[in-house]
Amino acid sequence: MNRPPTIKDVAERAGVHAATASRALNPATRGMVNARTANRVAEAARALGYAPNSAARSLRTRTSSVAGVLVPDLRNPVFPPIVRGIEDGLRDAGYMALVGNTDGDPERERELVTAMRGRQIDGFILATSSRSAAFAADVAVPTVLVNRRTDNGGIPSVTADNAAGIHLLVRHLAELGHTRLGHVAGPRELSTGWERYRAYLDATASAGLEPVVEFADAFTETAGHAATLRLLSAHPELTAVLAGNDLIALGCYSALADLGRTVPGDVSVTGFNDMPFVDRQRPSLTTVRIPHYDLGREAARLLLERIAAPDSPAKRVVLPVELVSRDSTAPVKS
Amino acid sequence: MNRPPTIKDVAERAGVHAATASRALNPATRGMVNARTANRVAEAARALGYAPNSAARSLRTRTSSVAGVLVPDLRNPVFPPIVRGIEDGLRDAGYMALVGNTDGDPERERELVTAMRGRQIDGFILATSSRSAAFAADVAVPTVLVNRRTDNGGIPSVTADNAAGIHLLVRHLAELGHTRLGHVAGPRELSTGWERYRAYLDATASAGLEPVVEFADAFTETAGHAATLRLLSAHPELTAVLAGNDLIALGCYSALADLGRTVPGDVSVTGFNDMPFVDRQRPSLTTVRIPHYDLGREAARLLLERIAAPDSPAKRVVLPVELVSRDSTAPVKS
DNA sequence: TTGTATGCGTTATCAC
DNA sequence: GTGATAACGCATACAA
Repeated sequence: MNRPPTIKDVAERAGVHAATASRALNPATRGMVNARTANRVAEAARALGYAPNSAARSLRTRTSSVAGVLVPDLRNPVFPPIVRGIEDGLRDAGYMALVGNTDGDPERERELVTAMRGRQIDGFILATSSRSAAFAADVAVPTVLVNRRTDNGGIPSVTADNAAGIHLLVRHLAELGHTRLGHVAGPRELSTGWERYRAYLDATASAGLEPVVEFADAFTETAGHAATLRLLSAHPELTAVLAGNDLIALGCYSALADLGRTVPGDVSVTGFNDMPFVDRQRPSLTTVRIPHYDLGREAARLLLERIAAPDSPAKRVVLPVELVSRDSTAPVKS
Repeated sequence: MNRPPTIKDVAERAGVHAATASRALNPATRGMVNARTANRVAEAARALGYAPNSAARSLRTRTSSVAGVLVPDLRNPVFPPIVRGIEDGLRDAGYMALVGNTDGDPERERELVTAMRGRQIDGFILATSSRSAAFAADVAVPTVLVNRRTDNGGIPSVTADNAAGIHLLVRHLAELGHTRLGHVAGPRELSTGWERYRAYLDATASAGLEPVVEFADAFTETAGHAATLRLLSAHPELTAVLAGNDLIALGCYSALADLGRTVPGDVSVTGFNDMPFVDRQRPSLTTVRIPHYDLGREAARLLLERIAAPDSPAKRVVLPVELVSRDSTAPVKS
């Protein structure tokens, strides 16, 4: 229970000065020191179970090898694989992740950003709303957006190809004979909601179909339920509904059940994300698979790149998606 | 993009010495300083957007207000709500969470523990296997176990009442007329697996039933599938299967389907955890609900307590559980 | 009540 | 190639 060994202890044991021990232990400066003494130092460090005090190092070097990761809520099944990917990606470079939940509340978000900055983090990975992102960019800490992006593209981002996904879904439904497709869109304020909405307008336009849209207040089942009821009371003729994401799609399921319409008998439903267990819903959900884990890993890579070269141009990585056809879509009733 | 303000800047602006500013800003020492100067300092700090440099503070005080949180894999749906609860619980006290995934690999776990210790964390919350816990306890950093515990009770822990849950399930099945109950247990090495297994033996014994057990290699659907096949090939007479957790129960579903047995028509199945979306499986799963979020919050509370008083006796908190009866259990066929 | 002095452990800069 | 020294920003024991 006595104090952990310091570099001074290591140096003493190896019969060198602390500065030399520091150089010997740091891979980047190892070259400056005689190979034999370097070995002696390494040996001493191992014998003592020496681990550098990161607070001291951090104070001196102004880096911490810690990244701040902000998500709205870890309980949203989209985020765990992303965060896991981030963690794995960071770890390879000796970085760790400080994780915070914002509940989408800008106030809370700002608090967290401030608190994390105070903790000398080297960068941010944000999976939160776009307004906050702008704020974080403000703070001059390397920042990467994951699964979200800002309109102007000033901040590096990693997203799934939302537009391609929507086009795949529209084509899929068109091939099943549907011509009256509604869209229960996610919130306009979130880039995912917005991009999918825009893509829906595009895709229906180029297919010569009439767009019919209702916005959900949030990417939740409850909001999806409410929006679907609004959509179908105004447009009972719809035979297919594209939901803004899987949770909204589950809301569609229950809303349609309330209305006495069957899925996919009366109405086909599609989701977005292919989150865990939607393959086991009743009916199993036709959706677009986005590579959550890879999104996270790529975001980590981008952040590390950014930390290494803060003034490099902001990359925007878009990862491919894939249509997953299941039981919630069927040919239109004649 | 210039350097963030230091306490010296604040002091200068307030026309006092840095030491006074430090005292004024620290709630614990605020009493030592004149209220008016304290206000002046606070004002200056606000104006400058001052945030204390945690590396410096940490170096000086040997505390970091950061806790290490280790889980096997965040993608396992049990953990996100726990981690969220931890985060919320820590935040109230100004703490943040450094999150790491171990994949249940003791090697990786040790690496993470070492790395986090090097980062001056103030404590650990472990949701990982028990052997590692013993190791972590070794390192003389305050540690709390969540959803796991060690046999000897030397480490504070927060768990759900596994025994009570199993008894509820056995009684439920007995009331439905089942007398041939099998158990697909989780790994013996994990306290959850072990405790539920022991409770199953207890509960069947006191009901005068014959225990029939098969161990799954892991708390996964795949392992549950395999173990269920073994169990039923040895004991085709079973009319009910208690799975070690929900994922294993999903493995039971698919294994029973492979064997041409229906759920709950031929065999009733129960899970444990009530993880998200098992209410929407086909059939919806009868299971035991454990308070994941509260488990995390309570663990955070316990850790903070422990940090404040490291030599206090190790509490073991057991949270109540609740039977959730759904469609995967039905009266036994006559 | 406030100011002065010192040290936490590390690394960068200088001198040898 | 190595040693001496200073500085990172903060908090505290001591002096005033």
